[in-house]
Amino acid sequence: MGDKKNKKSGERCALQEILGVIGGKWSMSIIYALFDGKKRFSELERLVPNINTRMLVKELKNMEANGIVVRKVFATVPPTVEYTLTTKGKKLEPIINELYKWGVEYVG
Amino acid sequence: MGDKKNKKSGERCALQEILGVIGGKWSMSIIYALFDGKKRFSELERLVPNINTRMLVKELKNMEANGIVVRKVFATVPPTVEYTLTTKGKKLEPIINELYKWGVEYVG
DNA sequence: CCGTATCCCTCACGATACTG
DNA sequence: CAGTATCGTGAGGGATACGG
Repeated sequence: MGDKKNKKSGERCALQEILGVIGGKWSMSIIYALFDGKKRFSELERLVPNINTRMLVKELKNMEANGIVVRKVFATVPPTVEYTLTTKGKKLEPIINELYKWGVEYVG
Repeated sequence: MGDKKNKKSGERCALQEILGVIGGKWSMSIIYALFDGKKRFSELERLVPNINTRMLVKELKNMEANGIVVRKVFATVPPTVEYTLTTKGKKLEPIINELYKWGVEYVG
């Protein structure tokens, strides 16, 4: 695996690529939780109810690979890891907030 | 399930519900295609590259059930069906456009 | 604490022949 | 033209024991 920017006979449109980045089941919830600042791994596990370890790790790695979050490790005992949004990630804030408002008004 | 407490990050359910409505692989692309007016079924099949009949039908039904699109049938031979966005659906336009711009800037 | 490593399984999606 | 019916696949996701 690695870069899959291959365009086959059919071109994937931008919207679908975006979903590949933030369309995961938990991505937006994680990003949302990071809007008010850095969070430790265990904090995210609490802040995003019902998520499990494997998925949290997976989504965070995906987001890190896509430049949405930054992972900072502190060589403490026990280990400390902090996640923060990048500039790129922060730019999603108004969008996700609007989406959220839309959902509150129409879905829930 | 009936968790109505509005804690700081306890709103995560809403985001997941929203994804249930417009988080499908093709939903946003279809909505996007409908931004510039009504489209017939076959038009959508052409406008949304690589989608297949089953998925287009499925997403459209889902969206109709969620009040995002309206389906109008004309008793012609051969049949004519037009899909349009509802007010609720149109309100997604700025959001999806912003998301699209975000993606163009950062993903593609 | 912060993850990794497994196992398992559902269901979302794909392809396509067929129909009113 | 606008769908329906059917079969098949794998990737996405859940649970949890284990390791540094």
